[in-house]
Parts: sequence; structure tokens; C-alpha cells
Amino acid sequence: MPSETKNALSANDWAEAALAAIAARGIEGVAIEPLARELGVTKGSFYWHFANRDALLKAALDCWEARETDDVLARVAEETDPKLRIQRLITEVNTSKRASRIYTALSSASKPALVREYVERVSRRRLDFIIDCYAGLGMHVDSARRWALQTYSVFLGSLQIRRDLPDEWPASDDPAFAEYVRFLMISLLPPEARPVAQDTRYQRVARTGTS
Amino acid sequence: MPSETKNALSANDWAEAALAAIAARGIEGVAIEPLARELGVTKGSFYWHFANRDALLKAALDCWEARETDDVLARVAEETDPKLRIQRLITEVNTSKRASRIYTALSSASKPALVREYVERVSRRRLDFIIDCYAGLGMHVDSARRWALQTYSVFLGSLQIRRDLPDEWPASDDPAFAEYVRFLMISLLPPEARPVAQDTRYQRVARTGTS
DNA sequence: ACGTGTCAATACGCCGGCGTATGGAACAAG
DNA sequence: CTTGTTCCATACGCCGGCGTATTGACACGT
Repeated sequence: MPSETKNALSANDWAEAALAAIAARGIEGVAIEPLARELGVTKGSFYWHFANRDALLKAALDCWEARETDDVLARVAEETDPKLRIQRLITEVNTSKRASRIYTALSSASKPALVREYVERVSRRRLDFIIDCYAGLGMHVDSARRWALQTYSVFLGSLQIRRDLPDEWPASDDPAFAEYVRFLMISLLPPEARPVAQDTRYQRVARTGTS
Repeated sequence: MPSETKNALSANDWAEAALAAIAARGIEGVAIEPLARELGVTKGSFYWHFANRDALLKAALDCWEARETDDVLARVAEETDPKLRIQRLITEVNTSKRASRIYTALSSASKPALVREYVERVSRRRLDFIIDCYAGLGMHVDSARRWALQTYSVFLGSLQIRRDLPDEWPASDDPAFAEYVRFLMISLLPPEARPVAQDTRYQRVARTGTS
């Protein structure tokens, strides 16, 4: 196996480049010849490693699925306490921009039916994981499902908002961001499991005479 | 103006077809010749009505923006009571599948910078509207923004989940759906504005001896 | 020195979509 | 009947991406 002896490309290099292309230009942006140019080679290289474009897509999606499940979920799952686990889940909203771009790109239109399988598997595993988190709080299954659905919705919606309205989303160093996270910590945890006793999310505006 | 005398196509027909194409095949699916085939004409027709593909995209996005703001927001805004307004907003999650497909398609990758403007405008108008809804409850601006961000996230996330995991989402006639809506009614309204006094979202599972 | 296997460059044909140019067909007005 | 306008068809050239075939450059073992 004469690998890593020279600057020869591996199939994995192509898969990674494909993922980057998905993040940057969407699923349709995974084109052999442009990718080859970016990698400094020609497509003669590509067709040695892969049979066709679909094979590349499949390889890239395999990478993605592995990272999005075994990786990020494992990072959260190492927190054994169910309450802290949910909290960590919430702060993970600040996950890498690249990951979120890939997800929304995959989840969008076109969906060559190959992509669909991957998105569905990853989504289901994520949701099931969150359901387990809430079930770990001693919650009934139906309740846990509702809470999880809400939390996962907030997660996905946050990714979208960060894409569509980058200005509206507070930066990580903005105190408003920390406040929002604390807000979510309360909203997304059932009353009995909340970090602080009192709910400070609702401050009425000072009374004025106007209407 | 010899319009509607024959079966002649108008520019608006093309724009509508383009929107349908966005919903079905994404932004890249807006191709002149396939659209012409669907409409039963050739692209000779198209290039009489439009200068190029970008002009068509712009026309389609104008239609979309009008519908997504002046239309759907107006439908919710006719409810004057702020509390009921938020509730109606929540039930609007069940909006047309087509609308959600268009949105996610637009918000995905590629984003030829032309699309970006439209998505940003629509998103901002939606978010501002929701912020006003919460402010209408007498909430402080910062608080209202947090609540709105959460609610809009739930809304967007729900659209995504319905796309990615159609099986996991309860059907409209499923009692689980009604229960989830009631769940959200409580979650997404501040304590003082909730429809019912007691919070029934958290039912602990019956105690068992196992672990 | 000689083959063999690995990885890549080059050249080619194909297809589908874009945009243009030109030529109608229908219809109204004079 | 001619003329002009509106709307569409046809034919063409162009480009970019896909996939194949062929050749070539190294690295190795023998």
C-alpha cells in the first residue's frame, strides 16, 4: 500500500472535497471537473477512484452520516446526567457553520432519493437521541416525544435563522447570546428539571400611561 | 391589450411555473426548456416574455414574497388579540406543503445572491411580526425578541422535520397532533398568557422498581 | 534492465441547458 | 388586401459537465 508516500490523492480526499462543495454550493455543486480543478488535478484522477458521480456522492454522505451521528451525538452522550445532557444539546446549537450548511443543503430540494435516505437516517437518529434524553428525566414516552420534537425544531430552526438572518442572531460573544441560551434552558426543560427555580423569562414592560 | 382572447401564455404563467419548479426540483430546477415543455410551448415563447433566466427568477421571487408576507401575515394579522394571534401563528405550522418546500429550497445552498435578498426580507418581516405579537402581550422588547426567536425557530424546524421525517410528524387528524399543538400553546406563551392555568406538559412515568 | 501496478493527464463524443436569430401564424386595423 | 403587432416555433452556436479510452509518469520488485 504505497499511500502517503507522495501527494497522491485518496478516495477520501475526494469525499471531503465533495462535502465542502455541498456546504459551499449545494448538492448540485458537486461536479467532477470543478472539484478536480480545486484539488489541482484533472478528472482522470477521479475516474480512477470512483465509478461515477453517484459513487462520490455516496462516499461523501457516508462521511457525513458518520460525523453527524457517531461523532456529534457521542460528544453529547458522554454526558451521562440527562439534565446536563439536554443543556449541552442546547449549547451545541453553536455547532460549526459548515455542518449546518451541509445539512440545510442536503435537506433542500432536488433530493436525488439517494440523499433522502441519509437525511432521514440522520434525522431519525438525532430525534430518537433527544427523545431518550427527555425520557431519561423520567418522562412519559409521549411527553418525551413532544418535548424532543420541540427541542429539535428549535435546533433546526436556529440553523435556518443563522443562515437566513445572520444579523438577527446574536454572536457568541454577545451577552444577548448567553441570555438566549439561558432562556432556552428554561423553555426546553420541564418545570421540575429547570436549573433555577424562578422563571425570569417574562418581564413585563414598565407601566406607562399610553394605551 | 389582446389578452385572454386565446390560450396565450402571460409572464405570470411563467413565474408560477417557475415557483412550482422551485418547490419540486429546487432553484436549479428552474430551467427554461423543461419549463417550456411542461407548459406545452417552446422557449421561443419564454424569450419573448423575459430577457433571460434571471428575470424569470426575479419575477417568481416577487410572486413568492408577495404571497409569503402580504398574504399569510395578513391572514394572521386580522386576529387583533395578541394572544390569539400567537395561537393562530402556531396552528399555521400546518401551512401548505408547497409553501414549505419553496422556502426550504430557497433557503438552501447555491443562493445566487439574488435569492438571498428575498429570503432575508421575508424572514425579517416574519420575525419582526412575531416580535410584535409578543410585544403586544406587554412584554419587554428584549424578552419579546427571545420568545419570537424561539417561536420562529420552532416554526422553521417543524417545516424541516415534516420534510426530513414525514413519518415522525403526526397527521392533522391524529390526536397526537392536537396534543402537540396544545403543548406548543403552553410552551410558546409566557406563563401569564397561557390558555389554561396548570401546566400539564410534564407527566412523570409511573414509578417502577427497575433501576 | 524489465515488467507491473498505481495514479494522473489528455483527448474525445455526448447531452442538456442558455441565448440568439429568424421565420412564421393569428389577428386587428386601415 | 396589405400592414403591423403579438406570440410562438425552429434552427443554430455555445458552454459546461459526464463518462470513456488512451497514453504517460513514477515506484517497485526481480
